[in-house]
Amino acid sequence: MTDVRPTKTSRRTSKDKAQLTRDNWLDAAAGEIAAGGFSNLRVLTLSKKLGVTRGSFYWHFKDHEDLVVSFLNRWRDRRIHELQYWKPKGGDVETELRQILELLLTDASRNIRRLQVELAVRDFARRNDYAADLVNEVDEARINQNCELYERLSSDPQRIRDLSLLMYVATIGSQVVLTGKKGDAETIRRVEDLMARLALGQRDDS
Amino acid sequence: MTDVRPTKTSRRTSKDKAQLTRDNWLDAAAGEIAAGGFSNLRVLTLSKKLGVTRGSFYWHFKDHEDLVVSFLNRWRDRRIHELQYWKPKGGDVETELRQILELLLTDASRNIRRLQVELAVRDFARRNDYAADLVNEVDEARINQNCELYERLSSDPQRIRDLSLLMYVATIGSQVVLTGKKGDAETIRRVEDLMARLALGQRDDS
DNA sequence: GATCAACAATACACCAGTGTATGGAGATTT
DNA sequence: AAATCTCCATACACTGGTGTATTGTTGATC
Repeated sequence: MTDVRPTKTSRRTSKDKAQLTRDNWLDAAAGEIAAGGFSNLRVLTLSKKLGVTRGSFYWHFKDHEDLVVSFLNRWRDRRIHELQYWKPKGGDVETELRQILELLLTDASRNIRRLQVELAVRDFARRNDYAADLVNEVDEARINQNCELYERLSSDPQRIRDLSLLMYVATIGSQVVLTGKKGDAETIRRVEDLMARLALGQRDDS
Repeated sequence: MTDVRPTKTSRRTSKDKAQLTRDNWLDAAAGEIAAGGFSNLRVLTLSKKLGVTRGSFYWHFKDHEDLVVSFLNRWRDRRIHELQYWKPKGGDVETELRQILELLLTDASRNIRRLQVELAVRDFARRNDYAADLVNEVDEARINQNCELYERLSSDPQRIRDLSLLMYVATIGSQVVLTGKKGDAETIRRVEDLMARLALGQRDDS
């Protein structure tokens, strides 16, 4: 499961005929996964897109599974790492809530490739235990992170956690259902607003 | 896209050596799709599981695509049809709301295979236009259906639709995130309760 | 400048899957 | 009972994919 090969910085030849690194392969893999899921991740097609033969791949990776596991590990690490940017900058509860929801919904829907990858990983996790563990890990970290915010909306620990969980699954559901549809941007904004209102307990003032 | 072949009732030979029907193949396909998604739907493995050779398959279906399209059509028809059972039986708003949420969350999480298929279809829809159209159709129908209920919680048509949409994406998100995890049953129940409270505008009374 | 290590090409064996053409057995019809 | 229809088996050609073994090629290093 761990990377055994030495991770030297990428070496480049004279005429900028780039030598591929492990990360280059993983980046290309992300494209394939975003486009067609993990079942679309082929060593052959990946090599073609990178303009090399499979000989290169099997130098960088032991086999197909090694590629998959390495990709999943990198994905997990990045998702955990980026959580530090989720910390609200301060302000009243409503501002912070709207900030975090904007991050989870509007911003996420703009980064289509990232979102496609996440949904692909989530789908793959339904039939791969290792992926399922990583997804759980990421979900847990995100939900815990947001609990900090919802502590200001309730005093019951259970209620805080449930609220954070509900908000989280609602954002995931929005991404699954709405992304890629016509008029999704405006719709997502309205859903985002409604979520904030309901969480804050604001009544229908229409 | 439409079924051209005659749909006779399944004929059985003397020794109960069952002759397969188109629906038998589609049922088996559902198993494969639930287990591994549409990319796991192979004519060969399907034939083996049914105890026949591929000769049978290619009599019932034109090709692999015919199987996929037929499956998707049947799925759509069934999802649209079952909507008639979503109509609440009457009662006050809270009762009806909790009934529909129980149907969408608790009941759905019990029917694992059905849920796996739905998630697989949804995933497949991200890279198949025809599937995407059907999923949209089903989503729209479900959301519209529930609008009847949320009309009793608001007078603004836009707000009604947004509320129905939000509740829907929250249930889908719950299914995506929670299904198959340990302790999911109790968690789903709590999320269900919280959703109802927020929709009804009940404050945190803990 | 010879050697070595990093990276890639080539060639091979192998397997799983699709689709098609044709044959065949059992039931059904005439 | 002969012809026909329905359903399945068999055999074939073909494609695309994996993994391995071997050989080149190019920079870096001594």
